[in-house]
Amino acid sequence: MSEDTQTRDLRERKRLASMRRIQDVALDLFESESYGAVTIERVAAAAEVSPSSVYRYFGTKEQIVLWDEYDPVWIGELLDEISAQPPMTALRRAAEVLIIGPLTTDEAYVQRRTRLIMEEPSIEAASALALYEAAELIGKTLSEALGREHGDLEVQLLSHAFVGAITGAIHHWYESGFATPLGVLLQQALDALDRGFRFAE
Amino acid sequence: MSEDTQTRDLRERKRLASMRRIQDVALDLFESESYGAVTIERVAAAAEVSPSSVYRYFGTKEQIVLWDEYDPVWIGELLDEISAQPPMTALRRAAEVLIIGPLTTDEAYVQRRTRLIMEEPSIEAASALALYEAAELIGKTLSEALGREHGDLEVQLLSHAFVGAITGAIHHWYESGFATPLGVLLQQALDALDRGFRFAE
DNA sequence: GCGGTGCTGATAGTGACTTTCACTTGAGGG
DNA sequence: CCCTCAAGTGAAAGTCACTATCAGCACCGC
Repeated sequence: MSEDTQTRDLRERKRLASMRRIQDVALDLFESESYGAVTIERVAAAAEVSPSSVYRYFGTKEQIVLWDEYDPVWIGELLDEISAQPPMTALRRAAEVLIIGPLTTDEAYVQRRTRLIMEEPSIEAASALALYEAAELIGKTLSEALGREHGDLEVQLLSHAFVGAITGAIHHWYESGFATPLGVLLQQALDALDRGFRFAE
Repeated sequence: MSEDTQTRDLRERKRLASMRRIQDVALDLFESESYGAVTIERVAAAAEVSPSSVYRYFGTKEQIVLWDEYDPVWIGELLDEISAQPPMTALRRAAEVLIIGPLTTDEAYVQRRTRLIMEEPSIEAASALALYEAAELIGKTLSEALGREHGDLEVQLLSHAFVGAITGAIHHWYESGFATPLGVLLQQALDALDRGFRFAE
């Protein structure tokens, strides 16, 4: 039984290693040529696996770029924060999680992936859907924590604004050529969210 | 010259008629079987056009469902409102546009398209991207109207929250089985947006 | 009639993605 | 040491969205 676990862990490690290697060589190829010009077959060949394996691991071509080993981790932490605190406090704390979370891996690597996402509509679409679903998940967690009905409009609004804020910050980051530190931008975005948009008109 | 315009108008009408017919038969097929099970070729055959024409008109399979003849019209009106008024007033007025706008066509027809979008991930992804881009467009217009720098975070936040609010309302509408009138939901969503999210915690 | 102009449909690709199946690998039990 | 069972890998064939090209063809002004 403990051996069972070891086996599973071993397999898990090998799987992760393969996925990292595939993503690595894929990013190189996508950058040196272009996303559209590189076929899965060539990615597979370069990573020394079969095309079948690439599909088994990632499912779609876009996911090769979008996949992030640490996403489940920090999304989990974020949801924990949300269900444990009143919403605005939770969002403040979530700020901290979000500033640390997405950059656990090599920052330069995240930048390369971000650039590809922003420049390739099909990846951007997949990313937009993922973000939309993240907003829905946050909304669900939030309305449970607040004891509101599922899909409460105010909660929905807040969750989408929250995700919009993060998206905005990342977009900003990309357009500044990654000059402004992402942490600062996330901080600002969440400040604005916390403040609400009472515009001086 | 006036004949030129007439010719263009004639072609435009024929084009629109074809697009409507294709969308019509496509919705029928997608509903009676499923989106995935129906090929473009069969849609084309049912609409008595060539597959090439379907691609010329819609570009992608998802667009057959997403395309709305009146989208450009009410998006234009919305942007006009935004650039003409202070932001919060504009959003109030936009409410009116949005309540009338999306339902100029047959409401039942919009419901059918909405159901397909919600139930088919690939269409949902395309829709999410379109909404994201709409948010960016609104943000651009808004920051110009306010004389802020392009990509001002507060503005970005507001635009994404605005689109999130509308998305939330539509989502709500769908999940209520289209029981609650969309107008009421949009009203509520925009009220919440106008109020800002000062939660009673 | 005659020469455009712009739309249509037919044909022949390409490549993402799926399904199936035969093979390997590695652990555990006799 | 062999057998077996589990899970993963790769090879092969097929489907279908989507692209590019090109030959008609209608409709216009001349």
